Amino acid sequence: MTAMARPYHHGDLRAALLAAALHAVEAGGHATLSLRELAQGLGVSHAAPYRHFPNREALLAAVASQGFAQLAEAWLAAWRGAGAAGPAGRLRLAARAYIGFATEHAALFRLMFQGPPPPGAEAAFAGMQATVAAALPGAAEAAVKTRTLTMWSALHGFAWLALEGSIRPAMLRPLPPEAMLDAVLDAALGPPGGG
Amino acid sequence: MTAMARPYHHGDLRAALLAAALHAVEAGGHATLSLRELAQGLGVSHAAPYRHFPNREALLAAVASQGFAQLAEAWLAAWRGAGAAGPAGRLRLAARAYIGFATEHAALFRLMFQGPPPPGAEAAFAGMQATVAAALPGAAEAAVKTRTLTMWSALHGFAWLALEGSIRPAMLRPLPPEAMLDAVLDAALGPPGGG
DNA sequence: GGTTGCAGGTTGGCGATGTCAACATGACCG
DNA sequence: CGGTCATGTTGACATCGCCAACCTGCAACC
Repeated sequence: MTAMARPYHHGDLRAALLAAALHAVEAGGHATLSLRELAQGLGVSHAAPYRHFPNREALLAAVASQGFAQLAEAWLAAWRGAGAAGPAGRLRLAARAYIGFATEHAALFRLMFQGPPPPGAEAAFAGMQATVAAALPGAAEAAVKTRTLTMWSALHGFAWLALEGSIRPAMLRPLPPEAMLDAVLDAALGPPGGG
Repeated sequence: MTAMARPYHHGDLRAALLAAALHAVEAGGHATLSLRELAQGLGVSHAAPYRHFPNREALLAAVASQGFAQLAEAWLAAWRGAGAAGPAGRLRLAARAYIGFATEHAALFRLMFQGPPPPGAEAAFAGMQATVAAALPGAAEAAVKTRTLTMWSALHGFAWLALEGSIRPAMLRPLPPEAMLDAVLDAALGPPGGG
């Protein structure tokens, strides 16, 4: 046999399921994801997924967890890559990355913030908090925490509302669409010059 | 007959379905709502709901629409009832009402902001915008709109994150839990003294 | 090296669900 | 009084999540 036709054991079904689930979520949203369809797509029986995830919800939680890792990475990457922009500018670029992630991975983002936060969510918050701390040198930890909270709330609210269409550029007419994002960033981070 | 045992026609099945669906959502979340169960609870056959709603999604959208009406009413009622608090104070109380609605009707709130905004969502935004305008006398309409947008984003983001547990008071320790809400209100509306 | 244990597959089936097609009923209107 | 049509009903289909019972083959052990 040049390539094993169909080995009884898949090899790494768990990882394959996760990847396929992530793909399915990004393609069609988590609501339409079907375990049976997933299994069939991987050439495996309809009950095989239950050997790796206790139920559908657990698989989705694992996908969401992956999403939080990606989101944290996007945030930190933008922040790290913007070292020359100054403390406030770096945060601003990271914030743009947050909104960018939400719009580019809308379905995944929706899944992530639905239901109890999966493992990884708290770490993402901690990562954001670290970058906020860098922008507020000498600030008390309490101040950093509340600042992170208010920033995250503003960014997340805007991302979510824009994602679902609750906020549309048309509602802000005659302002240009980009004005929405700028206004939110100003409000979330303080105006470009401020701290 | 003192009371018709089971008339062939229900009378107002549409309204009954809506009320029952609202109740079911508030009780168990929209994910577990079943049309068949709903129908059975109303003493009607399992396909009867399809005479009034094309599908499950449409029924949920109608429930969400009702929710937006309630939310707008809660906002406006708080604002109206706080006439003596001054422009900024009124907005602050309305904002508290928004958060209050979100936490008291968590499941309904989740449904409302999931999927495309149902009819009524835009009217709710317009209502909020009117109250913001009253707090910014003489401001250009564009300024009012962006202010409403940033305020809503901050409030909504906090409400959602708190609702789902992404933000927990423990994460802000050692700050007291109420500090979270106050900080968000300050950020969303400007500090208590400001405009 | 044969045996055996167990993770990781399979088959089959149950109960429930959303949705549709075909039919029944009865209120209202001419 | 007869017909029409909105509104309910019955029955069925495909699909789904999940479970129980069984099978396979790698690996570890005497």
